[in-house]
Amino acid sequence: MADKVTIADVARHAGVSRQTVSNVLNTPEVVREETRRRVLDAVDELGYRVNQAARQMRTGRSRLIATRIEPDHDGINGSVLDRFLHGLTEAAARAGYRVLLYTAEDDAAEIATFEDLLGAYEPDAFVLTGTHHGDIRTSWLLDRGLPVVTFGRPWGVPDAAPHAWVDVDGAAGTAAATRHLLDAGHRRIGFLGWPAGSGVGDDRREGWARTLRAAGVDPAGLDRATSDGVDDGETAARELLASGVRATALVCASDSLALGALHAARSTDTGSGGRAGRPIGVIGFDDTPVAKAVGITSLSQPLAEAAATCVTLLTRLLDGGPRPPGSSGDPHPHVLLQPSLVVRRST
Amino acid sequence: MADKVTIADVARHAGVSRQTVSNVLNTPEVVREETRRRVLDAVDELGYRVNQAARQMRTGRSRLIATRIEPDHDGINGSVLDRFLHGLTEAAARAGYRVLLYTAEDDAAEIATFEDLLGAYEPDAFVLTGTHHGDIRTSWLLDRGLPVVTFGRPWGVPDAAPHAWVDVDGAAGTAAATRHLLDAGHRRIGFLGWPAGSGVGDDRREGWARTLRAAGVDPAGLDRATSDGVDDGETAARELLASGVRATALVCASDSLALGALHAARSTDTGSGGRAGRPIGVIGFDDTPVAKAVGITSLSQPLAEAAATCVTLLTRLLDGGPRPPGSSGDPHPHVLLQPSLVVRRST
DNA sequence: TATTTCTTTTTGAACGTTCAAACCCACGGA
DNA sequence: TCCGTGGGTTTGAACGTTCAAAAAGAAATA
Repeated sequence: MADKVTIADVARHAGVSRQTVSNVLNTPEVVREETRRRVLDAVDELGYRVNQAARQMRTGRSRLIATRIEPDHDGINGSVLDRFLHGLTEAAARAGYRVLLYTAEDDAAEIATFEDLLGAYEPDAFVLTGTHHGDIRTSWLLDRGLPVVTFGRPWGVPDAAPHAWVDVDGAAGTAAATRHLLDAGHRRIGFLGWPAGSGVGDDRREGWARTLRAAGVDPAGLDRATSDGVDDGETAARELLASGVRATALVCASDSLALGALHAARSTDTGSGGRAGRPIGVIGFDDTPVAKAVGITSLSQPLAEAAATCVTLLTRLLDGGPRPPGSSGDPHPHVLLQPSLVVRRST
Repeated sequence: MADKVTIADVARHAGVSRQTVSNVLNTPEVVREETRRRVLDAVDELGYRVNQAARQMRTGRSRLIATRIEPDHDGINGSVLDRFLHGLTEAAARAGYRVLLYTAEDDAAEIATFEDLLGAYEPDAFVLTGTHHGDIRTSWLLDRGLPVVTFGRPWGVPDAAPHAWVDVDGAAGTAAATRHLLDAGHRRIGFLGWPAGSGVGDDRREGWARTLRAAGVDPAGLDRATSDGVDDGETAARELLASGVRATALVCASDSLALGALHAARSTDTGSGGRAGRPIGVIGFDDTPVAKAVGITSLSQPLAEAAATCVTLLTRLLDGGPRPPGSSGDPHPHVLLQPSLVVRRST
């Protein structure tokens, strides 16, 4: 409160100039050993801390990473991004950055927020989540030469990755889930997912279909698409189970759908359709608290690792100097992490 | 990217001085109508946005609110603070503030982070969550005259509230839960909570005990204390149900405990102890996605409203001018919100 | 007309930092 | 002795804003 120690105070205390103090802090190798120690002692003694605003004004770097916090729609899947956010905050802090939050209803509103933030707080970088086909947010940022890392692939973009990204291999996840069910003796394994067109959803469906085919099972007719939600999942699962394909297990694109599927499965198991002997296997995605509580086998995303990787890529971007808007050609790094299957009662 | 419009650009474009532009933005009433419009037009046309860093350097206000994001221990109760955080971000944005995140392992680490943040980013205010007895964080901030609002009462502080706070009336919540069970015909209603000493836990227990007494039931022996967690809850609930008190329903301090209680209740219902006819009623706290998924009746906290209220109190603090460290005497505002009971299958 | 008063606008300085360039000094070579 | 070199340090300026005070106009009063 009373203090507010500036670089000038430190300089005076150590008997050097402002700039020498600045050098000690930013480019220590340029300063003589003995001077450096003297300055560092003064820094400690006075409890000096660099003023970010002043530094930012001069350097243009804010050491702020902006990211969005979103409302969890059905409350089940929301926890995924919250855990990511926690990891991001920690990883950013380790790298000397802080996380600045914003909310936005849709892509257009988010871009408006970009403009706002860039004018006012000038975040050094953006971490975007929930990438999708035709995502206008990334291109908006990239056009302006702003550092971006997305948690989520650039879906639907032709060939080379246009920016740095981190993602979790959804197809590998559902493939592992399907294999797990095959190993348990299931053959007619269904898939409960979202309508085609969502990158994440298509990817997860693909992993299931591929694995089933490799096992000699034709996936045709074994999948259903619906919007995400417990009730939607239950309805779709019930319809699938009641159809002629006689599925004995379901791989789901989310824990919400899986919970719905489980409800449908229970009523089917004891009801008319299913063979009474064996319960219908259900596997979800995201390993949310709900899956854990209800005992649903699910795919766990390494969210802390994903967040840490985002920060690593970001610091690499930021240290590598700013890239002019048009200059593509340098390969944008990307990392694909593997989810892991957490086996519970539902399989 | 190319732009970076400054106040000088706007001034030139509108044919006035820097200061006039600044006045239009900050104290419009001091500027002549016609000039004001001219300046505002220039602002629009050039897409000017005030540079927060420069403003902060001059005024000392960052328009940043710092708050902590914490790891969700068992993943169930974590969602509560996440929803609060979302509300806080939205409310802050409406009031012209942004939320800056940090993490900290414990109170001491959090205070170290305060020092860090204050030196570097100079947040205008702090929103603290998870207040508890002997909370050193609030006093640290208050001693330095920093604006604080806590989401959570100042537990264990003698009389007048030493700072502004917002909280949800836990006792009223468990009282409502208990009444609900009494209305349904239960008499021997147990309580599953945390060890005495936690403000929140004691408060919730108190609401249950008070209501039970008012209905002429002695709560003695009907409650159990354990650490928060599904397994802990199950163990404690099983022990309580197996004891001589023959509880027919349980009010729980959290959804984690409630889930555990539900597991215990199910095995007891069909097992030896319970009367087979009627299932044991269970009520949780926080209305988490898990409670919804499993069908546990639970108490829902108005988190968005709590967050909005925090921001309201904060802006009042910040506009009311800075308070010198020692100056108590002005009443610190506080708001106690009511939770609402969401009735589900478990009762 | 000169003086005062009030409203509106402008000017200079300052916030705390870092960049760029200048400076100082010891040293080695001509 | 003089000059060049280079490591180490200092000086002046600048980032974009707002505060405080000065200045300029306009209106009212003497």
